[in-house]
Amino acid sequence: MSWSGHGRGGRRSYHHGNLREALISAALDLIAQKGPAGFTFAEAARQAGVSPAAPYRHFRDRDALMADVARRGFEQFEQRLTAAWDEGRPSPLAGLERMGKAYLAFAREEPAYFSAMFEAGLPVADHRELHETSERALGALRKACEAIVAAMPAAKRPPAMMMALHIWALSHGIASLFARGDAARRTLPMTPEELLEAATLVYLEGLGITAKAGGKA
Amino acid sequence: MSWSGHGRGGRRSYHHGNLREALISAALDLIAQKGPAGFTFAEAARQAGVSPAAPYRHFRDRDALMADVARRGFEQFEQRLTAAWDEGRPSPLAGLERMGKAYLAFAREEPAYFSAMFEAGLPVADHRELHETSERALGALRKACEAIVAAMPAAKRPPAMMMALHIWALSHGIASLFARGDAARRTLPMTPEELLEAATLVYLEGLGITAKAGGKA
DNA sequence: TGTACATCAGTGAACGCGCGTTCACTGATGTAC
DNA sequence: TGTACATCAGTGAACGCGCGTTCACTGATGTAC
Repeated sequence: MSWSGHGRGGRRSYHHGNLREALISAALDLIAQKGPAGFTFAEAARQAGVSPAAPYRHFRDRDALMADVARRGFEQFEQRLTAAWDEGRPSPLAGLERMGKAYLAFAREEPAYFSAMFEAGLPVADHRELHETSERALGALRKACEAIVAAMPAAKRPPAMMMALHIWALSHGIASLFARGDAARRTLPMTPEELLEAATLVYLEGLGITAKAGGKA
Repeated sequence: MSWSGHGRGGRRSYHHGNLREALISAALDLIAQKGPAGFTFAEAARQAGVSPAAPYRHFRDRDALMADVARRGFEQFEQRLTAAWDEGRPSPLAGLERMGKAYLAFAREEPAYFSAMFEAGLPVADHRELHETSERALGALRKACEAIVAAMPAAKRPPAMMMALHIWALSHGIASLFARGDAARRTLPMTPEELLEAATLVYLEGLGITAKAGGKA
């Protein structure tokens, strides 16, 4: 918490004290404004009020910063999904529906994270930490599907992993096409939330799960 | 067909004769290699063997070229989807399944078009022609859904438009996450085609359509 | 408690680069007569 | 069939710009004693 002297209105001292965070936050600003390609190291430095050489003390290069933004994005994403799931209370289906809404809300409210995570062209498989964090986000979804599947008669249970991938793809498709908070989103005769909820209900029906019965538990 | 003298091996003449097409094709190359942001006007000109000022005779600016690439992408996309549908022969469900495969194949085989269409951040709504072309691509999908819905008992018919949007989102999600022909795709314990087919079958089942009955027609 | 010193986190100037865009120009093409 | 001329589609040089990156440097911080 030592801000090292760059008080509210005053001139900050020689050391920024919080540059790493300031660069991340500048990157988020820039990505949100101009897309993942519109963020530059130089501009991020400028926005943090620091010389163009300073960022190199904290990140090897532009890609390293971008990867860190994506990693943080996946972390927040996982947290939001997990919070929405809320251990499947009062019912797994209610939890799943909240997760879907959380997915769309994330895409809408955090377009910069969303871009960095899914559209920056980062080779996720190459960054070990990034890959693990993103797997954890999917894990939250799989956990929910496992809970729903577990409530079904054993003979009729679909593979939870497959179900999680289906729900993920559906949510991601709707988020990408209709919910993203930038210029690329399309118009729609209903809200993305309604569209996703309807699709999910049909899908669950197809698995033999009716909303009313709460997973036939 | 007048190539105006830039024969196979020879030095081309003063006039390129086909520059517009050459620029488009260079753009596709560059986008496929480095993503939508990695394409520059200058580099496209260089690749076409032409001075950096020449492209301005054919496109107002970089964005105009990008928009034209996206428009052509949507056109090809629509053609592929329509061809895959093949008027719903031998059955609407078989046609729908082929369309799903065509969606994934397009994302895999034409990553440059796919990027330009969905990830370049182009304000689709602003380019009238681009918007119309993209609507036509969705139209192909809606037509298929209408045929499937029409084969159902009138009382049980879901809105075809909603169904088309669901299928679109599902296909798009799987294409974006798992099938795209670039570094961003993820690994998966099955092929994207299998994943999409399974999801579609569950979804259709949820609508009361069983594959065996061919839409209960 | 004070001091010497190592380390850290910045500076600022400089570099080479490729980009988008403009400009006056010119070679090639097509057409009217 | 030939010629004059308008139009088209290129050239190539130049511009200002911002980027990424490097370098020797220096002010601030933390720590051993």
